Amino acid sequence: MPELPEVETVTRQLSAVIADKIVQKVTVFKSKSWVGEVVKVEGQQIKEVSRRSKIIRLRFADNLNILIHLKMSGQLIFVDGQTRVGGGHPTADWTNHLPSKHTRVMFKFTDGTQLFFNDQRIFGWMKVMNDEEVAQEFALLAPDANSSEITLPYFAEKIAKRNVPIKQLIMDNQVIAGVGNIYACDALNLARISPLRPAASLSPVEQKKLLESIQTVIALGIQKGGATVHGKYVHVTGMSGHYQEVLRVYGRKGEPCPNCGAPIQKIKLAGRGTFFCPNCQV
DNA sequence: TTAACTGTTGATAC
DNA sequence: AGTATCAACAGTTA
Repeated sequence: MPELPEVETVTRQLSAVIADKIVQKVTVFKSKSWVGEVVKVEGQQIKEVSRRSKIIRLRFADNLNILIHLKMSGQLIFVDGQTRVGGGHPTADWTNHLPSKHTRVMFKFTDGTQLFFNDQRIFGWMKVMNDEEVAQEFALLAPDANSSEITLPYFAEKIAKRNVPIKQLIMDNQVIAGVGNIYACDALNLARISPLRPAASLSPVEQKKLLESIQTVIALGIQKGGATVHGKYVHVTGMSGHYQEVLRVYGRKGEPCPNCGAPIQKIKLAGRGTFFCPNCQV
């Protein structure tokens, strides 16, 4: 999916265009993509759009919310017929032909604007929840990677006694929330730490360097509007992000390491494609 | 053609 | 508990 920076970008853009709008009609094309009763949200006004980890929250009045997880291939595309967010025009023609065959849920607002939830792989979801259910869902998560709650003592304690490879741990939402495969690979390269290292083997200096590196790449990802890698993740306008232009190692097998110039290697770790520099990431 | 790959994360089994 | 594997799905790439 979209990892924290991508979801943060979508959340900010969405907030700018759909806050205060009133849902007129929700059309569910794929029942698996929607959990809850459509009638609960029809006629309701969106009060706030926010994000926790990789989950987007649409908050309505009266104890009503929709949580959205984009998983691997979800997109939220806002269309108002003429102008689009940021005044830009979507690069892809498909934004002019919505709903598409990948549109799973469609919102129509009372002012005639529309929001499309497209999700090729159908892993993503939208769930209608009350405030308590939202709180329960969020309580399962560690603090967000870009939150001040992730302190060095917290991080060090979380990874101290674990034998799993460090990359696996920094992608664990119960350890630090929002870091996925792309930013995990890049953070480890920036910290010059091998993804294979058992978490407990990191020295205090390495723990500090890794946490700072995670915070750095996540912040850069947000600043760049997220990474559009295989045309999957896009902004609510259909436009691409820019982090893919500054990727350190992710997807760059054979290319020179930004630290030392040695060729980047790709391995499989815990079932996930993992890019790193075997020369300087030790 | 077939197999393996893909940005997530849950359920399951040891 | 901590860890490893697989499944959910559809499409692309080797």
